[in-house]
Amino acid sequence: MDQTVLPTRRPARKSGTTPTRRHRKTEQRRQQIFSGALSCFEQKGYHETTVADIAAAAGVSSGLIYQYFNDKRDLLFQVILEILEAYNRDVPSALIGVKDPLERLQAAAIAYYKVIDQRVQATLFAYRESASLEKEQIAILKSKELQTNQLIVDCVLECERAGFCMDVDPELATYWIINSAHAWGLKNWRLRKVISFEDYARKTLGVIIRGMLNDAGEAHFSRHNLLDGRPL
Amino acid sequence: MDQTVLPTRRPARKSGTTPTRRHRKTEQRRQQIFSGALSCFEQKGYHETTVADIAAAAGVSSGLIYQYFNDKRDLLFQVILEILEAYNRDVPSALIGVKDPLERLQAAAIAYYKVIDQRVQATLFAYRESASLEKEQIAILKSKELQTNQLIVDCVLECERAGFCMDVDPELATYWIINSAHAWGLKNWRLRKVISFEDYARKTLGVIIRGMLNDAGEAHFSRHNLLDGRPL
Amino acid sequence: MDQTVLPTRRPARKSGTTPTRRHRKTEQRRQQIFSGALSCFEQKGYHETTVADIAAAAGVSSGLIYQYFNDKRDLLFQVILEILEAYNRDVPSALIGVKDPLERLQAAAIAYYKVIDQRVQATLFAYRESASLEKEQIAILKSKELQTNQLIVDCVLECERAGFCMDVDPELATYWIINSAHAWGLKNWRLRKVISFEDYARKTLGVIIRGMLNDAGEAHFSRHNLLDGRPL
Amino acid sequence: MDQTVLPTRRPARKSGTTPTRRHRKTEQRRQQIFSGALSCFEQKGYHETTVADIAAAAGVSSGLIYQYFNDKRDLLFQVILEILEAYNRDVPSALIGVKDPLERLQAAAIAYYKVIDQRVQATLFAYRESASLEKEQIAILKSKELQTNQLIVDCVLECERAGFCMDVDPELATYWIINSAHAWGLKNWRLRKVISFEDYARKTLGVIIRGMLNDAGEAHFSRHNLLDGRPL
DNA sequence: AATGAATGAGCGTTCATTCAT
DNA sequence: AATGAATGAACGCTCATTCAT
Repeated sequence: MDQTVLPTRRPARKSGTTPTRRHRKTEQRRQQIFSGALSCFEQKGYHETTVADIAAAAGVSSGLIYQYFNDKRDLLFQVILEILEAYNRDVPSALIGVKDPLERLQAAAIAYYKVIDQRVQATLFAYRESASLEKEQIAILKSKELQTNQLIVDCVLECERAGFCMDVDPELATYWIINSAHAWGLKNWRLRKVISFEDYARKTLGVIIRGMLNDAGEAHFSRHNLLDGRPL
Repeated sequence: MDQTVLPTRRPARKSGTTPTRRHRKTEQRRQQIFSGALSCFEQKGYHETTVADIAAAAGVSSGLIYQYFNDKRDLLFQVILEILEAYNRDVPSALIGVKDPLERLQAAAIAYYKVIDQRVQATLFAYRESASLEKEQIAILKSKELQTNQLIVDCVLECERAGFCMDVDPELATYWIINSAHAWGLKNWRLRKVISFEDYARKTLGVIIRGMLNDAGEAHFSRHNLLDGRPL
Repeated sequence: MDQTVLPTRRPARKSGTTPTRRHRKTEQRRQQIFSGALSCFEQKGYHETTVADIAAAAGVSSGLIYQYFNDKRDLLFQVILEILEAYNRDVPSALIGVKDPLERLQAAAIAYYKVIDQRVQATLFAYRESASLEKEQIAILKSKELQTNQLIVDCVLECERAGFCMDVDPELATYWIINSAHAWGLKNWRLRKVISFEDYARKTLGVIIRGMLNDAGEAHFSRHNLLDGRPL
Repeated sequence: MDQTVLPTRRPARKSGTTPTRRHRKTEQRRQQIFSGALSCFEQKGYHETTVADIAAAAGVSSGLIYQYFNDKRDLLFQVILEILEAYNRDVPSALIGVKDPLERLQAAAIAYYKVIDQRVQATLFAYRESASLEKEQIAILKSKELQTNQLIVDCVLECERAGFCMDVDPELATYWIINSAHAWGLKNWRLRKVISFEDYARKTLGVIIRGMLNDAGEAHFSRHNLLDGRPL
């Protein structure tokens, strides 16, 4: 699926040096530009950032950018895509080895919270600027987002199957988790003055998870609580 | 407080007609331009909207806009400010005549949810574009937001004082409510496909409010529940 | 037909001063820019001319050009169109009052030659740069050209009907005239060193017209010769 | 003369392989690039063609082009020069073995027509793009053109010396031929719909040649007519 | 008060040319 | 000899803002 997602022009590697070496250099350049763009976009926003800014931040000439990305828009798209993909990467890796359904749900939620916390700026930025993309690109981002959501939906479904849940729509429950995580990013300017990340996560996830559980779930939760009594 | 908020140039009324009549006409013009701007901004975003677009939408010449607003930025600022003020207006009016603390909290939350639902586009827009303002203007918006939040914080405090609450930070609880309302706007593209507004409000607010209450609160809530069993 | 030809954005004249006055000023501005463009294009060619060059030549700012023309291409199109239209204007006016078919043919041909001679640079330019237009625009120019050709074709047909002609395709004969006129423009760099315009026209048209006539035509031509024995 | 014509940088052959082999390979590379350029220029015009286009069409890297040609302009110059030289090559070879002056003139004219017909695109292109060259280069092209013209002028002079001609300037008569040939290229978009190449040549050259001949010439022509009654 | 013609700085993008490999 | 990544000057075009009317 990801392959269809990237219409970005990449320099064809043909010959000369070993493909790998060339590819490595190429990939490194791409990364340079990418990072420059991310940093500029986060600091000043998409529209306020000029291509020259990005070039300067990346330490390349402005022309070179167009050998790695189609245009400024494409760069924005790739950057936001990468942010969303980070979510997609971190959640599954947090589930490895976790067996208990309720623990899996907590682990997934905590992982999601953590990505947001690590990249508050990026999250803010993704929220704001994705509107500047083309409809087609936005659709891709949305589907990417749903893909990540599904990781959590699946955990909720496991809990349901285990008989832990009240009658709650799994996607709605997932949105409770996701939106509360996003809120940490979106309202970070205020929340971080009121509460620490850990406390925010503990308390907010606590309410949400308890809000989904039935008595059996509650009982199970009291023995499989990843939120309290230890560092996240 | 609002006075400090408006550095907008307003046309000096000189003479000729009565101040009131002139003022009325002036205010109407201002409103025209304002509405044109709001509509353009919502549809196309701040950067994609040109001053000429606004002029056309408002049915005035582009030059005239500068007699009512300092510049395009100022127009954006005023528009976002107005959106936030709508929140500020609707919540208190929903509390009129409601006495019970828990009912007041619910009424405030429902009112807040409703404003968001009525102006999903505007909410989205305010989230996205406020970053384009100057730091000073952003600070004003943030304080305006806190002002609204305080309306809800106060309700939470009343509930605490009434002995209904577990040990929850009132501002955190308020953010649970507010963020879940905003989420309805921000993720409306998906949520409206999954759930109706009423159900979203009922279920989400239900979890949040139950999450704050102690046993006494729960007991009281069962008799003072505004969320279930009737239209919001 | 000409109306369909002009997708150029013209400033809407609405009110303020009398429409006529405004229109006059507008038309004058348009003319200013137009002339600046023509002069630049003739001197340096389309691609070598920058919009800034045109603005400077016209004595306006570069931005203003875009209020009168869609883009640089459009300006090129309009300029070439005007050149072709000059042909279209001058030929018919040369035919007014001329009755004899053979005289009409000569008058038309001479008129055509003269327009070319008066605007050698423009002719050269039109030949060179029309390739830079869009296919659609080129089609319009070609049809405009055929329209002018038809003026001469009609004269040839009149001569045929009068029984003056050998069996010659009228459009081919027309092209002999037109191409020889264009040749005066295209090879002007050399021809003007070899022969005067008048002599070129007399001799070249002489051969062409005699080449089309039968004996009756020849006899008639000896009494209705506009080429020899007087200034063209 | 041609030597002065070529300021193009040619790769210095240094050592290693035999000069001849190296030269052969070198010449082949040059040809590759040249053909790529010609094809691109014909299809898209000089300005629309990028050096990368040429490199791709030639199957070489863009950098290599600069080892065989000074710059893009030089490539244009060489290409147009080659087109003109084709005229210069084909006309003399058509005269070999033809003795009769009037036949030689016809043979030369027909040969000229044929080169044009074979390379209509190239002719169009040469007309359009030579303006993009430097004055010095244009002068060279003009002299090359006059050189070709002279081949025909000489034939006309032979006819005059043989007593076949009316009092016509030989260079003018030559231009009649040449321009009518060029016209086949320039107006090919229309003429080919109206008439076949053979008919165009027969009829047009017929008029021109008859237009130059006196009675003696006419009589001779009726016995030495290469235009009618056989394929050209 | 109202207009809208006019400005011009500023941006995204292209592409001929160079040069390290 | 050959590559193609890298450069950066240059251009077309937009649009917020001004100001004469």
